[in-house]
Amino acid sequence: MSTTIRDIARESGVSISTVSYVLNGGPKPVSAHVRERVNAVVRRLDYHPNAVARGLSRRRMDTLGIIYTYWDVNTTDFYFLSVLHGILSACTRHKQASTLFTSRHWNETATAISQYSDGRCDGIIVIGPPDDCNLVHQLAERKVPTVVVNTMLEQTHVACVDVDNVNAMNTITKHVLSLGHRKVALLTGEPNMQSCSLRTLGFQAACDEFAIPDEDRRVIEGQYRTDSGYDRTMKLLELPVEARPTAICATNDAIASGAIAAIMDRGLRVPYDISVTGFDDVADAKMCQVPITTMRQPFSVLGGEAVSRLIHMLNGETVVGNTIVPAELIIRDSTAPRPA
Amino acid sequence: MSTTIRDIARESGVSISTVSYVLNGGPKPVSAHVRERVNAVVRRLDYHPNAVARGLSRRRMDTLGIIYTYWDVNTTDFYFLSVLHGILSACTRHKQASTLFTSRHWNETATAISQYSDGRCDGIIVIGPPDDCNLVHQLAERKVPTVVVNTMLEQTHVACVDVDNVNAMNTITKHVLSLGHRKVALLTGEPNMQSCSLRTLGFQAACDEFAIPDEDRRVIEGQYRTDSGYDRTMKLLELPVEARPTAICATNDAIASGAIAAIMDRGLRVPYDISVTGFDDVADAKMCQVPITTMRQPFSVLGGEAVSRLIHMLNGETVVGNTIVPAELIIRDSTAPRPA
DNA sequence: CTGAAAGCGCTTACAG
DNA sequence: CTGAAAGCGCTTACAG
Repeated sequence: MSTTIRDIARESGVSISTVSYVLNGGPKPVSAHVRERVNAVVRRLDYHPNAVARGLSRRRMDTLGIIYTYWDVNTTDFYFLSVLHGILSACTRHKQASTLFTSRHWNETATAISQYSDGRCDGIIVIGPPDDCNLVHQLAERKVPTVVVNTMLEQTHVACVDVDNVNAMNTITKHVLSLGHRKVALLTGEPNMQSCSLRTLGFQAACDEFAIPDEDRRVIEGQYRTDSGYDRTMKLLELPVEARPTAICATNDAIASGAIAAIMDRGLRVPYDISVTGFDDVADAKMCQVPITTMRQPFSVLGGEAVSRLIHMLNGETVVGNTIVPAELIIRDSTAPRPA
Repeated sequence: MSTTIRDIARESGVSISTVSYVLNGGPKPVSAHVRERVNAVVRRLDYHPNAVARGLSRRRMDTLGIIYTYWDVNTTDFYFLSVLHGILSACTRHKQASTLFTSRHWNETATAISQYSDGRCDGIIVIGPPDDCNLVHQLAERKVPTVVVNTMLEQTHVACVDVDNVNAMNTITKHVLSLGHRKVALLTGEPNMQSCSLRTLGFQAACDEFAIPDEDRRVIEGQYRTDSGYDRTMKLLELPVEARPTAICATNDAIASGAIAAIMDRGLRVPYDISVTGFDDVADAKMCQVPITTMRQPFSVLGGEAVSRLIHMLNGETVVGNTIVPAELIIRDSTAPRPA
C-alpha cells in the first residue's frame, strides 16, 4: 500500500541496500551520482521510512517512555507539568520521540509494567515515584534502562536526577530566620515522598543552626496541595497569638498559596503579619495574590539531565551515580522581617 | 538477549506458531493441555512479546499520536490539558498507547509531519489547530487517519469533534442579557481560531434576539490569555460610566479571570458592578477570586469521542461527518442582575 | 562503490 | 489441533 524501500530501489535501479545507505548516510559510501538519483525518486514518491521496521531491525526506536501518575486537571501539580515540559524539550533536542504512560495511582503502574518494556521505548523516565512504590525496582529487575526524577535511589542500573532538596530547604529556611523570625512552621507534602523527608531535614538543620527550640518549630505533615496548605494554616491561626508562628515555610508553592489565602481570609497580612515561603517556583508562585518567595527548580536542567543520562545508558556507557542540581532562592513579596 | 517467542517454543516443545496462538488466543485453537504448558514456560521465563515486531507484522501498533503545540508552563492553557487528559483516559479504556508530539508553534508541525506517519502511530488526533494551519490538510493528503478536536473542518477522511460553540456562547450571552444587562462586551481569543469566530457568532445572535444596538455590544479581539483579558478590561473601564458595559463575556476562563482581576483592581466589584462570564470551565473558573459563571465543556466526552472515532477509522469503518457535543451552563458568582 | 542474503521478533494464511 | 514457511520493511555484516 504505502511505498517502501523496495519501491525506491526498483524505481531507481539499485538494490535496497544502496537505498538504505543513502537514506542513512552509511554505513557504506555511495557515489554522488547514485545518491542523487535515489534521492530524486524518494522525493518523487514522497517516501518515508517505516520507523517500526527500522526499529525492529536496529533494536532501537529512538523513543523514551515517561511514566507519571495521572493528573486530575483540577489538582494538577505544576511540578509534574514543569518537569514533563523540561523532558519533552530535551527529547526534541536529542531527536527522541516520547511516549507518555499515565496511570491514576502508582499502584497501577506495576501492572502496566509489560507496556514499559515491550520494545516500544528504549528506556524509561519515571517522574516522582513515592517511597513505597517498587516500580523502579521492577524496572531494574527487568533491566529496563531507567532514570528517575524527583527521588534519589540507590538502585543499580538506575540513574537519578533531582534538585538538592536538603540544601535548598535549608537555604530558604535560613532566609526566613535571618529576617528575625523565631517561631516557624513547616507545612510538608505527603510523607511518603522523598522530597518531603529531605526538605524536612533541611528545615530542621537551619533551625538547629539558629538554635530554635523544638516547641517553636512545628512540622505539620499534609499533602502537596493548596487546600491542604489552607486547612493546616487555618488550624495554626487558632493558636494563641504568642505561640503562633510568624513565618510559615511550605514544601511547595501550592501549599504556600493555600497558606497565604488562609492568612488573608483571617484578616491578616502577608508578609507584614506572617511570612510565607514556597518551593518549586511554578506558575502558582507568581499568580498568587502575594508573589511568593520560593526556591526555583531548574526544570529544563532537570529534564535535560534526565534525557541525556538515559541516552548515555542506552549507548552502553556505564554512567553511575546520581545527578544533583542546585535550586535558586527567589525572593519575592511573601517574606519580610518579623513584625515588631 | 531478551527472551523471544522462539525461546518459549523451544522450551515448551512446540512451534512458534502455536506459541503465538496461545498468546493471542487465536486465530487457531490450541488444546488446553498445550496451552497450559506454554503459559507455564511464559511465566517461568518472564516472557513479554515485543510490541515492535508485533506491530510490524500486524501493521498496527495500537498507538495513537496526539499533536498539539508546546505549552510554556507559564501560559498553560488548561483547555489543552483538559482535552489531553480526556484523550489519554479514553486511550487507556481502548487499550491504546499514546505518543505526544509537541511543537512550539503550529508552523513547526508541518516540518515534523513525517514523524506523524512513520508507522509508529496508527492514527493522529490534532488538538486545536488554527484556521491558517494546513497540517490537517497535509495529513489527509498522506491518508493518515486523523481526528481533529476543537475545530470543525470539511476535509474528507478527517473526522472532527467539538463542542457546539455557537449555541454555547449564545446560551451564556442570553443568560447575561436575561439578567437585564443592556451594554455588553465580548472579549475574544485569537481570531484565527475557529472557536473565536463561532463564539462571536453566538454572542451576536443573542444580542440580536435581545435587540441590543450595535454600539452597546463591543467585540474586542485579543488572546485566550489572562493578561490579555486584564489589559482589555482595563481599557474598557476607561470608558465614561454611561457607556461602559455592565457585563463582560469572555471566550474562555483565562480571559474572564483577567477581566475580574482588572475590575477588582479598579476598585469595582464582581458581580455587583460588572458581571463576567467565562467559557470552558477549567480550573481557572473555580480558583479565581470570584467563581466564574461559565460554559462547561465535557472534556471526557470530547476525548472519548475523538479516540473512538479514530479507532473506527482505523478499523476501516467509514464514519463520516463531524461530532458536535453540547456544553453546559454553569452559574456561579460572577454574574448578577444589572446594577440599578 | 554496489548487491545478495540473513536477520530483527512477531503473525497468519496455507497445508496437514 | 499443530507446524513449516512466507512476510511485515527495514539494517548491516559479508562478499565482490
